[in-house]
Amino acid sequence: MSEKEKTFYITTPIYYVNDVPHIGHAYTTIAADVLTRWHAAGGDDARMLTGTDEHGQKIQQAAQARGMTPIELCDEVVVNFQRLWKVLDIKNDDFIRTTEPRHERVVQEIFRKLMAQGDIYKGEYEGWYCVPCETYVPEAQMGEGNTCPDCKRPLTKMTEESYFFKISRYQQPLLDFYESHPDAILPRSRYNEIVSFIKSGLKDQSVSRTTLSWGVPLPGDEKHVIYVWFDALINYLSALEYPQAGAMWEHYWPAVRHLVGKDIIRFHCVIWPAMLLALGLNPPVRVFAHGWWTVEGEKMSKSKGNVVDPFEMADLYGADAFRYFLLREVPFGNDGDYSEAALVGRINSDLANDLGNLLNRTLQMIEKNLGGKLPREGHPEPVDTAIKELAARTFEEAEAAMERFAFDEALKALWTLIGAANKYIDETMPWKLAKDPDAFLRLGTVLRTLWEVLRLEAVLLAPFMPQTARRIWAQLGLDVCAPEALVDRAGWKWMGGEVPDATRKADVLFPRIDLEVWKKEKKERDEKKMDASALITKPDYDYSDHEAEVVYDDFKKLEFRVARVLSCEVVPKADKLYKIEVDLGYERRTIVSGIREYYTAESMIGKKIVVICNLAPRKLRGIESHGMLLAAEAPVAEGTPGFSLALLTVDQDIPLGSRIH
RNA sequence: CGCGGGGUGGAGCAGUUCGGCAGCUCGUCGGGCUCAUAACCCGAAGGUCGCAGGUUCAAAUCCUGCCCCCGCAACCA
Repeated sequence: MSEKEKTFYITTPIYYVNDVPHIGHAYTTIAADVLTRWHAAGGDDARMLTGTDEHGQKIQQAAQARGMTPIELCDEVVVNFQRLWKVLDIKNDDFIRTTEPRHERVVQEIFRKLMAQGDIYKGEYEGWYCVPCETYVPEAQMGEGNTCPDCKRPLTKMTEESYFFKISRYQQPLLDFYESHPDAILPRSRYNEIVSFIKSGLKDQSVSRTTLSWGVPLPGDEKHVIYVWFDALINYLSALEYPQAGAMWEHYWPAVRHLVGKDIIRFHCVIWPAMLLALGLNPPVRVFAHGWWTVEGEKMSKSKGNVVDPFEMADLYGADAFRYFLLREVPFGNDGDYSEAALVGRINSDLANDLGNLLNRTLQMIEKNLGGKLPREGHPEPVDTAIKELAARTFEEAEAAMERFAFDEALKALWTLIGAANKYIDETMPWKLAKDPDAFLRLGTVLRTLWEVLRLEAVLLAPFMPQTARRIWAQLGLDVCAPEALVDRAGWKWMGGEVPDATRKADVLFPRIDLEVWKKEKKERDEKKMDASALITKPDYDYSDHEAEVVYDDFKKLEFRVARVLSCEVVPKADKLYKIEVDLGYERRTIVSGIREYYTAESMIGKKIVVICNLAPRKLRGIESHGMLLAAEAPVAEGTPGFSLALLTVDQDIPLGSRIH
């Protein structure tokens, strides 16, 4: 192995600072932590970085809404992440915030360099702009008739001065790189996805904005700020003090392992490597894209109210159990489903029954039969040799699995050994040996063998479950030994190293969770959450979306009238649309409306409703909609699907076409 | 023909890159053991691997067509 291969710079993405930390953040970060601890314990040079992304329009707006400066808001919310990493036992070596001077400085330096060498040029950005939202909308996201997907208002085509990154120049170099480094992107399917994306052609990317101010100022042109993705990706280098001579980056680059969610691989596998090539640096040796979690079979979303709170999980079940579950349940790279019931199942069967009970029964036998004194190994019999060999294989298998980021397989290997040890007890029957005075030496051998297995388990488990490993260690009596023995996997030997005189008192590692009790408590928790979310204003619903004051003359321009629904039919190839014929008394109209999830077609027919009839016609899914129905919309209280909707009607019989003032 | 993920014993999943006896966990049933957290160990039942066709000595795996589910996108004047 070369020097470089023993060096690991392991990163998570920097998280958007205003997000509430959820299971996805926890997942990536736990994986990075385990990987880092694993390599560090194996004697490798491993460094872990995480942090927060703090620039951009949303922060600016959120801060404004709360009457704060953006940095005040960032300072307040960044703590949510920092606290979580503490709770989850994350041992990151650094935590970078994109608002720190050490980062902003590097962003500007890189920008200047790329500008000087012609990789960034000044050009014209032409795009569709939503003035109220102050944002450009990519054509792919535009609504029908060039409208804003958020506020539905018409977009204006705008041209503004912008700086561009000449990524087109790196199309071929990127393809060459990936051809010669097929392991640079894992899993394989993501590699294929990226390669075919690059082959389809890369367009130069705009890297500056003039429409917002909360960002890194563009050097030499203060009207602009550097666009967030350019800013954000650079954190991986700025945290290594790039480009200072003799700084960490020279050592750790490109020995980097970027762990990312599958949604952001294009940034990490196309734009970022291109930027690095432009800087004369090698692309990352590996980007691993992991999958996403659903929750109880459903997509996680705020409006469903099913967002898993990692703080709560760690509090209820312990950080170690949570860490174990996330990495054991699903192969890294696949999508998975999170359910508390599955977590409890893992705790009971894997942690309590298999591991905890093995430790417990072993220690109690050592204590009862040998007074806690740790015996020496006697003449090994075939059963002993077999488990010793399995232990050696477990070590190798776990190592190989971790090399491939296959956390689940590494853990499976550890549990195979645990199962074998439980079986070994059954086969050797130490409780019988204990009754036979002639078998005293044999008993010692058996118990010592078990003790060794547990010691190995603690060593290999430590990166995954640091607290648990330490507790096992203490019970085995090893806490009296040199502290480095706790983590030094490199120096681990069967029957080797420092050995304590005696074990400690056996203590239950993971108490079994009584399912009946658990179900009851879970139900109570859920009910409490529902109550809370019913009381508190729904987080998704913005009651502050007040419009500017208008004069009566403006209001007068809108023509509302009473109409009757004559017919209502489903618009093909659309999920939400109805094609509705209405009778206004003086004429008939076709209106297309997105209310299918709230009203059945039959229930619509005959309804007396309110229509704006002088709204400019618009085509929706090819059908001309001539007007709009009025309806009230609000979030559903119970946390089940997003919104509820109610059509406006008139409360007395009144002729069709009556004007509404 | 918008993009992507998926359909494998009762449940949840691995295996598909590179074809070679269909595997794991939980659950069920039967047995063993009594050191241990009613835990542990052994055995059994249970699968046309979504459907149809093709290639092959051999297909869950490769090819073609189709069906269904889930995200995203689109759509909500």
